[in-house]
Amino acid sequence: MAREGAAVTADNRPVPSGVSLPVEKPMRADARRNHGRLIVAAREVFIEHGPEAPLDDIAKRAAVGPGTLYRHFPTRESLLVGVYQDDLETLSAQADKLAESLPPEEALTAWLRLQLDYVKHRRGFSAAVKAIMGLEAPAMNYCRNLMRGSLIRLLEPAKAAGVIRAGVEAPDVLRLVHGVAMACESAPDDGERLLDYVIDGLRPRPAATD
Amino acid sequence: MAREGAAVTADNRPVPSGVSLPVEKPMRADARRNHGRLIVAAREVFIEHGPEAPLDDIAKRAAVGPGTLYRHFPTRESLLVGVYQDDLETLSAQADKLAESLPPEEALTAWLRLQLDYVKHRRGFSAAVKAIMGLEAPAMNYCRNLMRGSLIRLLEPAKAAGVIRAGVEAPDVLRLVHGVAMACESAPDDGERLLDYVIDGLRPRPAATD
DNA sequence: AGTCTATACGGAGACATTCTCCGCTTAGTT
DNA sequence: AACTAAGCGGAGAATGTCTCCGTATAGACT
Repeated sequence: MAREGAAVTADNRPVPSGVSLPVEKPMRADARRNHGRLIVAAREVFIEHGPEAPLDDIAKRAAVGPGTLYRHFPTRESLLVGVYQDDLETLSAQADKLAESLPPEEALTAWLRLQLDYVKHRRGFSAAVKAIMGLEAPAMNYCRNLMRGSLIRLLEPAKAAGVIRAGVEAPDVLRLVHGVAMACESAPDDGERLLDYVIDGLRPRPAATD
Repeated sequence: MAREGAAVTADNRPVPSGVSLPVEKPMRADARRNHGRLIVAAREVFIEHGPEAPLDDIAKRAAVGPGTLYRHFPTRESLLVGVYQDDLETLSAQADKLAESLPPEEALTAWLRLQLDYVKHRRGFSAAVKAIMGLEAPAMNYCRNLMRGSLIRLLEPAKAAGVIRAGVEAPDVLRLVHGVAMACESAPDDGERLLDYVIDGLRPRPAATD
């Protein structure tokens, strides 16, 4: 679960830094507890039974009534995004750790590989989230910004070290990696090789071996 | 719709060349007609209302009863794959035309762009198909082989012309392109640029301008 | 053409899932 | 301790999925 932060939305989610939402009342303790439980339960059920799993099962696993589930997450989509968002906060935190502990190229590639892994272990989940995108726009924007921030902190050193060429933008890299990850869900072993192709395409000039 | 071929399966689909299935009885004329109608109707409905659209609506649009729909396509997945397969047959035919009418590099990139377009105009559809993959394995294998064959006919000349480096395998290229396409569904304008990055990663050695 | 039979059709209805509504409970405040 | 706004839960309506089986017809055979 996400840590308790200073600025949070009504859903008790950290507000993307730099964005100031009108401050809403904090949730009641039981509501916040249930919100957390639902995210946890939903993640488990989605991983076990895919993103189509019956929502009532999730309510049961979280030990709340269906009404409560639908109050917190009015649609299946919002629940998927809720889980996704929570996951990305973890992934983002890992980026910062890698940036501190590894040299630029290794840190970058390691993080991109983490994302491959993430998608791989949640078959169909990322595809489902991707298919939403349009709806749930604000939450997805938050996710994008989060990932973008993390990647930039890895990408800048990599550029400085001559691993990645200068013009490359973070959102493009994210999309490339997510694309590879989704395309390789069903052939996980090939992911690394494809990722190498992609990284090759982002290197400055000479580079690469055949 | 797919053309009428010599070797067909019970579903009236061309058998992948080189693969010999036990020849099954041909379908009755009305059954074949309904099969075709269902594919057409399903494509329209899926494009209009997404891959979650009610199946009964599709039956209605095809002017058949729900029973008939479920006889031809026992699950939503099988219907999605049916449409997908039919689409890919078109896409595959286009590859051959491009190979004849354009120089290697242009033919290859043009076809890859066609795929970008295909995915873009069917939001969520490709993601849904991808999420299936595991189930519906035989049909998906047919699709893979079809696309693989088409791409090889474009890739070999491109390799010979020094556009693509030697070790690159067709399935990898397909996955990369599908990945990019899915990742860019919601940002179609960026697709071309990302595709260029990917192609850059597949070029021989010196190449590319910054 | 007429007859026969395997194949396919269609839709009523059983079943499953989604989602809402509203009376009851409780956290947090005074 | 009492009050009130926020939140809970589950019954049940609405929607969608999928099956079963009586009816219709394509195609074969005469």
